Amino acid sequence: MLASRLRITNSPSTSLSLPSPTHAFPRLRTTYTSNIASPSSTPEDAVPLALILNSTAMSLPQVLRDLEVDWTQSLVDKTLKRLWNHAPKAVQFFQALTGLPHYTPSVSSFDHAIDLAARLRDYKTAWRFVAQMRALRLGPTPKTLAIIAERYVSAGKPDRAIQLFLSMHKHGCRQDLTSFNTILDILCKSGRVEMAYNNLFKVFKGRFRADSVSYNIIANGWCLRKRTPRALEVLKDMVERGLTPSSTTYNIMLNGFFKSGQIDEAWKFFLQMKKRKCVIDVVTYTTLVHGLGIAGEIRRARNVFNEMMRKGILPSIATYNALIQVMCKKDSVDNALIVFDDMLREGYVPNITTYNVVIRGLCHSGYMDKAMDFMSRMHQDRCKPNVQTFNVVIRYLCAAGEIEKGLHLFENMGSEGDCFPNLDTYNILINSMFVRKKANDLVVAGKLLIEMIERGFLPRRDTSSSRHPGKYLQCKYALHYYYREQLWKSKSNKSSAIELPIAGLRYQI
DNA sequence: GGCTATGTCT
Repeated sequence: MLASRLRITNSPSTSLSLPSPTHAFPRLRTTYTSNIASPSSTPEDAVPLALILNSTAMSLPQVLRDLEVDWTQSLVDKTLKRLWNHAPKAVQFFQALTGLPHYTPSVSSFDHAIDLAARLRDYKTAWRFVAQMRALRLGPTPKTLAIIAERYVSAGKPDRAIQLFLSMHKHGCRQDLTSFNTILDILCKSGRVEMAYNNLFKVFKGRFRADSVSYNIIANGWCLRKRTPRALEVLKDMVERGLTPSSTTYNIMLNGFFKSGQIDEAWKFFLQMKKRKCVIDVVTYTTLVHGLGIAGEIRRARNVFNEMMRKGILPSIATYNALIQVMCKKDSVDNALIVFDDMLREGYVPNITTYNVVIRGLCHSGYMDKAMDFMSRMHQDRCKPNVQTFNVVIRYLCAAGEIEKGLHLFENMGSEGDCFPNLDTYNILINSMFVRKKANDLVVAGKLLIEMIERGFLPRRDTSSSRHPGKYLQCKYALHYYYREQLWKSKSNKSSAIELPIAGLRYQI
């Protein structure tokens, strides 16, 4: 009884009716539902989620008032996290929640809500939350502002992020070395190391007393852009200023050489590290195993792994994951599975990354059934398939022409109520429908597109069209087919224009 | 999903 109450439809608002292959692949169905549907989350967490998803912006405040739920900080945070790929709904939920008479959000809930709104590029709402926070004297904290800055940067507005940093004091936050390092890191991680270096680091390194962390951030920024000579210059500069490079610094350089394809330099650098008695830690070894393996040097990667064991440095899960991944990519999935079993024998518990790597390897070798087995096996290790897991399997199913199986998995993603498709998922499915173009495929693509947009995944027009020239046109076609079908279905309805259920868009037929 | 730096996944 509970189970049926908890069942959440994939699309409450658009009533998506995808082809439902109920009897086409019983195997898939049993593996999937029997094992994955055992909820590890408590019913108390799941009930509100279903009600939230099925309510409208109008009805939500009343729904929340009627619910006799103690909205603790952790429950609110958890709910917002689970609605991560349902961002408009999550923001609606938080807004309705703040309207409840006896509820005061916590700092972390505000941060989550601000992150969600900013991710939707709804900066007005994000800043309104900040104002509420301030009125309650809860913030904004430096972390809150870092969240907004990061969203500005990923939306292509790094200047606004820098402005935000420079005007932190206006929001009641003090600028210090930590916030300086944070903004540098945000810019570097988005690939804007030039900006971080020229506009901030060079100008303010004296004022904030840049430390070895600041230098490491910039060096890593150059490494991410495959500019290892620049990274080395930063190291030189660092030493000249009397700062000692740490093992982190060396690990950053080592990884930079591998990322830039400079395998020989990486190896020489590692030998230098040994010669100069630098600390060689588990991160160093993991970097080597991964870097050598990706370069196709599987034997050397294994040797390094063995050397690590000999020296008494215990591999971490990340080390095993790196080895398993490179075995999958450059050796064989069967050998990767041997490593997986070794790992279990040593008493390690695989994490979600381990499973995603193994499942990807199995899919890549065409062992789809075995991949499904691993997907259900995850529960033994208190892991649940996440959106990445689903995306990998759906991608390979679609590539193999098994689009119905892909759609079936897609429909079942939310069966536990907390794994929702993201932009990648929709792109995979919509693209494969456009490749196949079977009757009805474009209609389904159109429905998916609308659902995608309603869930807050709106690729920016300029980025999507410049990177994939056909993309925008494709979207228009998909919508066209969808609405043509709608029109045909409702012939009695004489209107020739249909309002799209998306703010600000109107589609004429 | 976290928040000041490095390794595994997307």
